[in-house]
Amino acid sequence: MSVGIRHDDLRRRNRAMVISAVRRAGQPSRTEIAATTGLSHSTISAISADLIQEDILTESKASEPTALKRGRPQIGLALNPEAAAVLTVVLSLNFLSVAVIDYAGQVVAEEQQRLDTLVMPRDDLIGECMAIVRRRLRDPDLDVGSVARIAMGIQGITDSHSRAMLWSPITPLTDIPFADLLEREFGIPATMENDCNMMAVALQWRDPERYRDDFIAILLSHGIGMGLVLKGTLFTGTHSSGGEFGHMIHRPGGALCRCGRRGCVEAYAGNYAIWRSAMKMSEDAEPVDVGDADMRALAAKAREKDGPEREAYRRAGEALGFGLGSLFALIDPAPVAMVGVSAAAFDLIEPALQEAIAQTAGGQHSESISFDTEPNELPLIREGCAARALTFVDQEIFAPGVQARAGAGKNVA
Amino acid sequence: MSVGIRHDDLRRRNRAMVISAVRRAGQPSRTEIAATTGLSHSTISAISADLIQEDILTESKASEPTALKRGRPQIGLALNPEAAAVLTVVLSLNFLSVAVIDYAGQVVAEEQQRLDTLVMPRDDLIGECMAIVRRRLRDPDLDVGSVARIAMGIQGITDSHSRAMLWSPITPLTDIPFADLLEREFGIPATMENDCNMMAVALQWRDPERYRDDFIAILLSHGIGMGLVLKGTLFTGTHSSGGEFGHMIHRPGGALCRCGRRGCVEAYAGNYAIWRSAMKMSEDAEPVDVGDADMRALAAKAREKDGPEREAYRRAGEALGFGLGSLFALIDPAPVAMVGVSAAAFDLIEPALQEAIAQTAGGQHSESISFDTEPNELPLIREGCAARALTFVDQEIFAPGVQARAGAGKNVA
DNA sequence: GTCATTTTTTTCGACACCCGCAATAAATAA
DNA sequence: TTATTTATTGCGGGTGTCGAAAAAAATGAC
Repeated sequence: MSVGIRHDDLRRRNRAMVISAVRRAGQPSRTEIAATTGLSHSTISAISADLIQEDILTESKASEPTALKRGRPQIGLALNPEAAAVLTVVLSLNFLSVAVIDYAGQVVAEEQQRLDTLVMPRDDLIGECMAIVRRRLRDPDLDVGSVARIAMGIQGITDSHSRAMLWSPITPLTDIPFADLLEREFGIPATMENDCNMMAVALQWRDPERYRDDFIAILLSHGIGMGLVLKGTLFTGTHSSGGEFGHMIHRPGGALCRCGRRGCVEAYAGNYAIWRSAMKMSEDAEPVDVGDADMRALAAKAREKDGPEREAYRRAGEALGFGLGSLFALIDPAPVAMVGVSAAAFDLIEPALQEAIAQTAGGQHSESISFDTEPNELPLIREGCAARALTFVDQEIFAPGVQARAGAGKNVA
Repeated sequence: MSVGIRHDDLRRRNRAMVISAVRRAGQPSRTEIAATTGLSHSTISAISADLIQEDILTESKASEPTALKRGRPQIGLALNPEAAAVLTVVLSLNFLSVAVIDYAGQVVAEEQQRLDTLVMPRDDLIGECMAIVRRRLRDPDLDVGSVARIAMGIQGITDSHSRAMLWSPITPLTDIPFADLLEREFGIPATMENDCNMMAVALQWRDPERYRDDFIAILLSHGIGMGLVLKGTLFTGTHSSGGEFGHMIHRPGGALCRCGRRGCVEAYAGNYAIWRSAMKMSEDAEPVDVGDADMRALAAKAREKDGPEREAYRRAGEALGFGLGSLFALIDPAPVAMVGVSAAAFDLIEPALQEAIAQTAGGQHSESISFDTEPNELPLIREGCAARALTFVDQEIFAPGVQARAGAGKNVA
């Protein structure tokens, strides 16, 4: 509210808007862009001429056979894949993966690697991350100069400025400033993103119709995480990545959570909690990591016959339902995407979850609630990182403010 | 994201910004405005010349003795009180109040009235509201043409577009479209605002230093309500006024709440809940309305000696603490203002509240949490309504978009 | 008391941006 | 081949902001 609009900001913003219109719509014509943005044809024409001249956009002449209409055919505008590239790094439990993505959003190279994140010393963990990025950047097929942004995603809590990992379940290490480390090492601007936030960004990117203004992505895995989009924008906390849905209190003084506190939603619905309950262990038992295969076996057993396994999923559903109910009391109901290995067992979870929600204020607008499931979180996290990085390039590099272009990217001016 | 910036929007926005700078700063000089907005002196000069010419701003020459500096003295700019007026209506339990406020924010007239909201039929309730507004508008001292906006505040749930009361604890009636009724009756644009949201707006208006980006206003009264400001803007739900903190679940299946569900925070911390607990009534007992005087007596007794009264406040504090803890897990800790009659008993509530928060994820950044108390909610609600209405006039009437000025307000054009 | 200095505000010329309208381009239908 | 339709571009005009210089209004020094 406190800063005015300068004359030169105008072009910057409208440039950014044309780019974003092209990214969203695929191959829109100038006329379509003019219609969606409300700007005049002349303006769109001028801006797109600039962008084509700068090799950011290309004209994709012969696209579809739209020949059904009379009149001059529309010329589709597309993102030039070679305008820039971004690199994504996803670090999860015992697994590290990297991908290089062109400006049009296509994966052009990738590499994956297993590693023992839980026991690696600090320098080794950082070293492996740097090494895999370095290998990809040295790829002779890749023009290194075009890599304009690195986005790293990690399971755990990051700071609110997307610079550092503060805490993670995949390693006992804390406070690793990955973004700064990557920037210093490779001279490319980088960010450190939270896994659940990237899941939410990816859902919006994949299906902007379904996931538009308000929705929730919940990770059901070792821990319980959440990415929250409100009014079309990702919600992040003021101190940290925010949205620690898993640590809302389900039962004051209740079951022991991995975070050391008691009664969190996660202490009933995290993998370890379901396992603990199914094995009839005490609610005070120390949380242990349970493999995905074990969880799938557990779900199979729960489906087979009634017993402690089924009861464990029931209790998880109850905790999630009351948690969602409280959340919905605050932000109003919204579609929910359940992601992660326990999302594959959502059939076991859902009945108790629905029953619990119905007992809360969130149950009022239950027609606004829908559940999607997606068992595999890693592709979503990577897509989210790619979306983040590309959006940054769109806005900050190809539509920069007064301060001259940062100099990254081969096709820039 | 989808709409472009036109060339004429520029002036509109910068006009709005100059007005808002003057409203915030009191009597800033053109130079100060240029500094805070980042626009050039020439631009500020041109815009303020327009605004003065249109009688929206005035030059307040001889203000303070700033004669300590050399050079041409600054000329303060001030809002012209006669540029417009707004009217606020606050409807609360058994009480209706109206105020007329000039463009500079000063109350120029007010009227208050007792009425039995709990038992009034629909037509009577609406009729009394219309009548009191009509009386104020007929005041010969008031230029009716200058009343540019009506903002009505009510205890209860309103719709997300600020048009109607959906539900309220002060009346069994539901779904009264007050905003539309007022507009139709008086031909003045109107809104229907939620009480707790207005409390939050008022806090920001009163002390923008302390209540700036993120903070929470909680009403501790018959019910428990919340107004939430995130990243500097009021948070509202997608369906309703949002932020039903009082109906987050504290204990699944627990005490009976006024909303008919069980275990809500309000069922432990609302006036009726504290009363019920202090009187050793069952948690299933029907909620009853307790007068403010009775609540003050109860608090006095609790301060006097340990007993069921003190225990009741302790349990209220526990519920509020766990609720805040869950809230803070989602949005990160922020300053809290406790408002309402039970805020005067916050000394009895706070120990258990702090203890509970410490057991939650919200306890991590406890240094970010602070508590203010304000026992009287009505003045805050009125101020919030006034702020809302004046901001509307600033932005929509005195800095309108392409569509010509709406014609309200005598000094326009 | 006059003049230099300092600070604020206004004025003026230049430039950039967007818009509307007319012109041009490229297709189909007659 | 020509008329029609639709998309895109070119041009002139209007408006908004900026920077620099001028004007205004005070204080301080001699």
